[in-house]
Amino acid sequence: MNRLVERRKDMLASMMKDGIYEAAVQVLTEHGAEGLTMDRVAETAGVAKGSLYNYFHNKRDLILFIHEKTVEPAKAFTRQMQESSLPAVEKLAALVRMWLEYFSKNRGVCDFLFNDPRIQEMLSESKINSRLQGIEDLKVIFEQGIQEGEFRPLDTRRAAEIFLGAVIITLEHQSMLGEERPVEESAEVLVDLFVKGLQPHN
Amino acid sequence: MNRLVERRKDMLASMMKDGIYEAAVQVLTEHGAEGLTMDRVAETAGVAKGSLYNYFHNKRDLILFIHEKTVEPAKAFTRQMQESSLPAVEKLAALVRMWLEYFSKNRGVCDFLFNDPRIQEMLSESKINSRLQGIEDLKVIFEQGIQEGEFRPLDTRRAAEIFLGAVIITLEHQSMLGEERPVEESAEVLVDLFVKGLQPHN
Amino acid sequence: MNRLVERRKDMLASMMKDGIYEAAVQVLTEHGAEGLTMDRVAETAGVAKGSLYNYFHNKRDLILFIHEKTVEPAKAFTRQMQESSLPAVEKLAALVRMWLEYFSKNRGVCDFLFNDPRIQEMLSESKINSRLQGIEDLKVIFEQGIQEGEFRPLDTRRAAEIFLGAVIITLEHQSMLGEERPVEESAEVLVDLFVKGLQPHN
Amino acid sequence: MNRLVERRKDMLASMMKDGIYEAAVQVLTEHGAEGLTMDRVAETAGVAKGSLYNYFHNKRDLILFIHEKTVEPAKAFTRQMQESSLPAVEKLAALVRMWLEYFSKNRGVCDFLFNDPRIQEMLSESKINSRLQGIEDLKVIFEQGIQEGEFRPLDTRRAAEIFLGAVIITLEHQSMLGEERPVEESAEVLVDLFVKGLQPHN
DNA sequence: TATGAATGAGCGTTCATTCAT
DNA sequence: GATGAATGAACGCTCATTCAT
Repeated sequence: MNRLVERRKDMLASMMKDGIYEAAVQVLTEHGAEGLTMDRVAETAGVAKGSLYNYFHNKRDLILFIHEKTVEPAKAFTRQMQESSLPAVEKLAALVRMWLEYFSKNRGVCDFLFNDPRIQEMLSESKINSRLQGIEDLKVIFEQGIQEGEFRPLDTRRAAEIFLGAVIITLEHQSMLGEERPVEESAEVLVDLFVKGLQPHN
Repeated sequence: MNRLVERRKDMLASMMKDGIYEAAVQVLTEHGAEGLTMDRVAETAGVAKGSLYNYFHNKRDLILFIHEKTVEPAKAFTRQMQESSLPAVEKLAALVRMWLEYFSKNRGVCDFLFNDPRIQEMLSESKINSRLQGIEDLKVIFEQGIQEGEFRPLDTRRAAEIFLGAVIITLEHQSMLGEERPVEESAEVLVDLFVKGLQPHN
Repeated sequence: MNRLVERRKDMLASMMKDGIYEAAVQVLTEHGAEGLTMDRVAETAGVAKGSLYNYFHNKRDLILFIHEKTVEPAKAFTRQMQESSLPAVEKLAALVRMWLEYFSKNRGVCDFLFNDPRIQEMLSESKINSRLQGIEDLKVIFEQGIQEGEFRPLDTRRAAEIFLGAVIITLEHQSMLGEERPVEESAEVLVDLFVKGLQPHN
Repeated sequence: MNRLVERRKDMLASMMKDGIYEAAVQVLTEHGAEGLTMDRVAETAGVAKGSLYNYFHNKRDLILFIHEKTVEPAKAFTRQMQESSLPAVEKLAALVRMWLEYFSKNRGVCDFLFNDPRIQEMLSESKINSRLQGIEDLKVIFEQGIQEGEFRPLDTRRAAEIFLGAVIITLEHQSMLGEERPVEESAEVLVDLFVKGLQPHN
């Protein structure tokens, strides 16, 4: 019984955290990074400010949670992709499409998570992990491509790094410039450039 | 004489601004973007807080100055590069080398200038947006490469965007991971990947 | 119960506002209009500076509250007077007595509220301009007096303006000179002069 | 010779003070009471800020000087009026006209001098003197009127006080409401009311 | 005497965090 | 656990005054 009660508690706590998360996302979307105050999150969540501190030790913790929760679906998709039997190029394209799509649908949070300098400092560890994970995922795809003979042998770690950077900057530009470029096309350009390079075919 | 006195004053004022600039850079390096407070800048500069306002109307002005002062050398180098008669690929490589070098030497400021969203807001209007400028510079090089027959025809704007992103992320990773990869090599890998692409030569 | 709790909260909040009000009045009395700083109000109220902002959005709001709270009793008395069936002359006398009495008891606030130009700016828009109200009140009494045949027909607006000025200056002089002239007598002299004028009866 | 040099110095100093005075008046007119900063006065006067302190010990002193210098012409006119052989009523009217006229021509300074609370505190002594002087002047006129049989015997001190108040408030209203009522008419109404009173002639 | 850069106390305001209820 | 009033350090900025030149 003790066990069941605890489970129940955990679930309730989890629901509260999710509610707070959603409130935070909304605040982020409406007021930007600077506007993410505990007051506003509490009010938006329909919860007393003090209650936030029952679920998160401090603002940093809340932000960490936001990061994790936001990044999770992308991670899941990536895992799923990896396990599929698609050729490397298609995996690459699918990944890019997903990233672009996800980011443009969650601009408010993503802008915050990837641009705000406080984040960089707070998350340093966890964020590096995220990025490192992204790099690792790409690396695996690149290795697969090499094995398939589609990619030439190269430093897959570096290539992954560079590719990820290209994607990220594309995202940032999209939000900075407010351009609404079709995801499909952006992804294609990106992959095409990387696969074929700058030099002319011969 | 009046003239000389004025000159002297201008010089002193200029030196003060530079001193404040250096203090700001130091603060940025030590405390990050959030930690850049007027108090700290003043203290670091060994100057009363009020004095800052004799040289900068407000914090925004100070930040704008930091931006300009920081970006200037890179701009100068780029201009010089553009005017040279090197082939596109070498220009590209030189540019990347310069960026990598410069950024890793001025991590604190650059992180701030290129990641803090407040900066973007401040600069966007004045069109001095340095990223856009960087993209423009790359675009010109890519166009040159196409004319030279070294690059295949492609959307140079997009390519420039992507390339810049790759450079930036490389920089960020270098600082995040604390790895001190030789600039020479990083630049080479980067350019090589972009020029040749992922696919094998045939 | 929920209802009761809310009531209780409202009451507590109200008491706090009143406490802050009294502190502000004290500060005003001791340090004058210029000395009315949020710091001092907080300290005098025995409250942290930040707490003031839980009850008033900003200094302007606090000042508005002071105004309202201070002017309220005088307004109430005036209303009551207007509704009575006294002859105009007696209304006038009663009003003057009340003003003299009330103002000399609340010198600090009144001096501030009626002399500080910032106040005028704040209130002008909300038309609660108390001077205008005072003038309007007097005007009504003058009109009544004319109808009663006790006053000669004249520009009641102007007369009200002038009369109010006479009252105000009497107040100021009383406080400036530190003379404590009996309210009764001051009021009588004032009304007498206005009713009869300077010229001899004939 | 020593004497002459000193004279010369005094004159120069006097001219500087006058220049600063005019600058202050201009600042007051353009920026209001709150905008009267030493910086602005210095700049407007075409003088270094530090120099102000060679002529005035501090801001308070400057303001005192402004007050005196502003009030002087009115005083002079009043003296001149007193020495004339006009009947009391006409003296009264002339005085009121002058005050109204002078005030509306120097609104910026006068608004400041008569409304800003800092002034009241700073000048308390000197200002009381000004007002007291005005009252004294009026008193003399009232006494003259009584002797001439034009005014009934009454407490001339009080009457003077009240009359002055009426004038002052008229001035304030004129500036507060921005109304540009013809001086002639305002003066007439004022004098008429005081001379004849509110009650009907019989 | 004239200068104006330097000063620093002081301002109104914000907000993450605490804690008594 | 939930609450939200209380806190107080910190922020960007102003400006009368000083003082070395």
